[in-house]
Amino acid sequence: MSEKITIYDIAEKLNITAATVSRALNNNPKIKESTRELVIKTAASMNYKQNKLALALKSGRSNNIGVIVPRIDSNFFASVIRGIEEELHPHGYQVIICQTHESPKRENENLYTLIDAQVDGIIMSVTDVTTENDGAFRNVLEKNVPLIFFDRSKHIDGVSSVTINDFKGGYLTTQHLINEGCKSIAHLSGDQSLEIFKNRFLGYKQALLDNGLTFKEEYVIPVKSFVDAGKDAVDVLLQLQTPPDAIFSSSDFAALGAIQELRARNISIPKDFCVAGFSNEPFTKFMELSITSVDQSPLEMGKMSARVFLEQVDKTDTIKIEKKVVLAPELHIRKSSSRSSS
Amino acid sequence: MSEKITIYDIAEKLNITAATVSRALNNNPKIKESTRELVIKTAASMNYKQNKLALALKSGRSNNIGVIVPRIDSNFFASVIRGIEEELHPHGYQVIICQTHESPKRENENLYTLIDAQVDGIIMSVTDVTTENDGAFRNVLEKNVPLIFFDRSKHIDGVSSVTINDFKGGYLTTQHLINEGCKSIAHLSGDQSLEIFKNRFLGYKQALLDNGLTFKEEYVIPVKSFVDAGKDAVDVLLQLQTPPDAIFSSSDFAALGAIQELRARNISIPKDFCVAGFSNEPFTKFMELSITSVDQSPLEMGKMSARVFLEQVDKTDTIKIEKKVVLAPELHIRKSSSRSSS
DNA sequence: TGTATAACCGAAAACGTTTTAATTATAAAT
DNA sequence: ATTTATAATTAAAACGTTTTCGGTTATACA
Repeated sequence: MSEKITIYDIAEKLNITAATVSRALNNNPKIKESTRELVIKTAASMNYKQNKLALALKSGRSNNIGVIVPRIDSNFFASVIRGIEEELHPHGYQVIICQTHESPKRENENLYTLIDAQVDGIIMSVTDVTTENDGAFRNVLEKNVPLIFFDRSKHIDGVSSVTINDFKGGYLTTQHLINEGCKSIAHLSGDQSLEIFKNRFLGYKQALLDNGLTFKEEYVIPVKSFVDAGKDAVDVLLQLQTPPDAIFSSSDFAALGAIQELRARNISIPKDFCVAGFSNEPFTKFMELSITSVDQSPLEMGKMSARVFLEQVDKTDTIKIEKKVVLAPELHIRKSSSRSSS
Repeated sequence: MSEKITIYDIAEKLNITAATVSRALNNNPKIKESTRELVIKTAASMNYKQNKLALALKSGRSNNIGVIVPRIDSNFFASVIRGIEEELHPHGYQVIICQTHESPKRENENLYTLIDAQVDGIIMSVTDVTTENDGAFRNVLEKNVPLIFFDRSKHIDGVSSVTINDFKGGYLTTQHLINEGCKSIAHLSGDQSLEIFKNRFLGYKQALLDNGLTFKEEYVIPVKSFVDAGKDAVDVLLQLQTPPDAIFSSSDFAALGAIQELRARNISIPKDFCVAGFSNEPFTKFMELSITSVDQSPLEMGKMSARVFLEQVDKTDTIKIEKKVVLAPELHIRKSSSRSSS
């Protein structure tokens, strides 16, 4: 249909050379003002559009940035991606998304694929830190492509990260539960090989100790981030000789499951049992019995990650600046743990 | 750091020409088996990676596909995108995401930007059908880039779409409310210039008529998809001479707001008032008073859109095949409208 | 008038592929 | 031994830019 028109076409029309056209369009100062205007005008009249692929090949920059997340259909990750997109869009970057589904193999693949596609940077939340897939990461660093971790990070020299203070999140929540009068607080923990879960746990533990409460290993239940996992955890906890009177869950979904199971057993919340979650998923505030949770400000996290990327992308220095941004967690106290107001 | 190595490097090493290398790597049958193996082996040993940008320039195909949505941080859109990504990933496509934030201007921009970036196709949910931005769409069609609408569609010749049967969704839900004994059913409607909302409304209306109930204009309240909009709507409805005894909302969020407002007024749900929503947002099934809602199978919708794209992308015919896929809505009956079980 | 300098523009290479057309090597047929 | 057919490879163009390096032309200065 509409023929592709190139700088050669417009050069031919004006009896000048393509180089001049290119320079004129790029505001190169070595071009006479009159010809620049002429070029720009006829370019517009011919409906010229720069071929981004040619530019990409020539410059080696694709103007794409890759984002790798476990999955996109979670409110947290979707919000982070939204933040990234909104921050980068004005700078002309397009966002390419990849999912790992928590599979290290997929994570590896995605890393290689993105490098192959010559993205200008990669922003990601790590799926797994235990398996040895350093090859893929080393490949990224060797290619000098800026790499930024968000939320789930990994210790690699020269790699920046944007996270929240999970320790503080765990500490604040536990302290809050203690303030509400809870004496024996259990913890539903995600995979502690991931730092975020490790730190939430450590914050929880420290708050207990700082308040003179004893830490019990049996109160820490490993869970996946599913509703049913929360139910099962309650089942286990209530069979202990001294069952707890509160739960701090590192997952909102598990917290929800715990609440459902507690109510099924006619245990009154928050009167006899308090529950708090983590992530501030939308449903936590929609429930009739709204759920206390820690907000991770995902939108801000995305924007911040994007900003860190922008800082690094044009640094010609081979010296890598390693920037660690730590956002403050925000505890949203709701009915599931508010004894004072109920 | 690691030098970029090209097919010229490996050609030089083997004393052959780059063309042969290219053909060998692409399994061109005109290459002797022995040399092909040799080329592949040394390519691997030299850690050769094909330059995708060069390939893109040469072939005119970027292997990227653009997805335009109002926003990404909604469960529905995120799930659709997940479906698209999962279906297209095995075919080597990368997914580029753009948001419009319901702004026709942004929608236009995104369309032009994606075409500029020479994506191989565009899958989108239309933001606005009233404003005249046909230029951007015409531009897409002229460039012969496959365009697929999902959910929110627009009538353009030669453009395929994947939607659900919104009429049926509205009809089923309304019929269900009638079956539960509701006599006067109100409807919270989204912007009816969008077909999805128009059709949900028409399904609602038809179900009323088919059951001998009178349709009242005053029972139809326009709402945005926010919780507060649902509250306001209830406020209006209860001030009517004959208030309704049920609500079919085209938005789960508005349905939630309605429920909150009804309970605040001590109206018992579902005994005295039934409520049903649309979209099957995750929170609808998490609530203690779970909310009846229509599932749009977003994952399937995304996968289907991707499949339609794949069908079209390699058609060399200039004849456009216009494919209209209509998925079946699935009514999830829950507590907010189940009198039988409560 | 001659020279130096700056301003402006052109020629051609470069980015790394694929592909058309031409050429050589090999085998088969006469 | 010579032609013919075919298989395998090469040479070069093409995709659409940007950019290095020169080359004019004009201007300024002596």
